[in-house]
Amino acid sequence: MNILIKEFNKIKEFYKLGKDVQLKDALVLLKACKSFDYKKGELLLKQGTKENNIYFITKGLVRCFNINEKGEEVTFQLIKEYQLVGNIHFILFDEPSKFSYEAIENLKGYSISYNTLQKIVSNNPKLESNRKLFFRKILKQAFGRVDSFVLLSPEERYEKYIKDFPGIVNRAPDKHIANVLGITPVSLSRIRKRIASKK
Amino acid sequence: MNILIKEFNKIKEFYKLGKDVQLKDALVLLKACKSFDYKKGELLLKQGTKENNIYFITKGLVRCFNINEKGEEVTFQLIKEYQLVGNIHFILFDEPSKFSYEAIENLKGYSISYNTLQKIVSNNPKLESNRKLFFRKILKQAFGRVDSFVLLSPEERYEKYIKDFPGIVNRAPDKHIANVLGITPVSLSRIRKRIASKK
DNA sequence: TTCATTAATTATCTTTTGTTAACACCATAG
DNA sequence: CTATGGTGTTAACAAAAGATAATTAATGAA
Repeated sequence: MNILIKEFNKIKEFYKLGKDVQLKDALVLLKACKSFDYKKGELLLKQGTKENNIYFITKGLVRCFNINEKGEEVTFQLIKEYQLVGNIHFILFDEPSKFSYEAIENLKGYSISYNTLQKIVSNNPKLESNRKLFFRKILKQAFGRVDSFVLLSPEERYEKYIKDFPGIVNRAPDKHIANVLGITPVSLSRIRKRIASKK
Repeated sequence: MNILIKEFNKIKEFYKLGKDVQLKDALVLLKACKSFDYKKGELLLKQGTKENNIYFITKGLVRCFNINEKGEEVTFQLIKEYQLVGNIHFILFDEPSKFSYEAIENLKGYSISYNTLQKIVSNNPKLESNRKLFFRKILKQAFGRVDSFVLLSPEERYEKYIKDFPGIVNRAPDKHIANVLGITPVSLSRIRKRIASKK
């Protein structure tokens, strides 16, 4: 129980939830979740499926990647603690997932099916009214990323990334980081060198 | 009135609104709007402000751009008929706008203040429940764009753009298109030439 | 129509990136 | 301990992109 309160406060902070969302509202939700454990290397969601589990990560790192026509894996995003993993293409657009989600560290967290989540949230006005805060968070991230592609060079984009997501760079292989930034691993290595030589 | 019905059907189609949204619901909203007219070159919203008008474009083209520290204008997006122009940074994130919005063709459409919109929508369950469809549309576009930066080369990105937004390329100056694609106008010109020589 | 502006293309040169491959480093299994 | 596979760095070359400037094309105002 104490653990749940701790998690709840972090969630509230991360998603900037309104003050009117109380622990008791959140508990309804948390009680419907089951805790999960994934080992490094395991898949949470698979590209092409319409799975609808939502995973809330409390420990570990998840890699979201796409396998393209050439069979190459391209990492789209890295997801860390207190963020949600969900089949966004299915949930939002009713399409099969464009991505697979893989644990690249041992994972802990809570999961719930989207259907159950839906029911609980729509029966609880306070949760319902805070639903949009989650959407905002996702939208803001997506906008910020487009921004960084349009307005910044790869080098600036890398520097913004390590600022916006401190620590991630040390937890994930460079080839994944490179994908996220839209460049090759070799290029990332050179950018690193260039930045280092400037200081 | 006939015009309103026509507009309504296009909106419904564009945003994939549910069948349960009837004209009478939409009319409540449309009646609260006033029609507007902007001449080419005029600004709808200005960077740095917290203006909260929403503009629904029925004719014309809008350029969304950022003025960076060097004083350069960088076009972020081009917005055409049946799309909304709004101060997304203010409305979603309560921040001053990062962008200005300029008519690059003579414009026609309907506008409403976000506050009024809010009131009407939250008093009408059918409108309320369709609000998320608008968000989905925006989210889908943002995701698709990040996709195209991570997964595609500039050349492929250009080809995707002319496929996803047919006609726009012929209505906006190349320098704006280039910005949207995250490349320079010179580079766009070369990409064009390269593509042409392949056929 | 003409003139003045603005935009698009082309050319040149520099910088950066992509590609491929070699090499070094590290972890881990045997 | 060595062997193996995966990962990061470096090198060498080709391809593409950025920057700048000159030329050509298009646009709009007088």
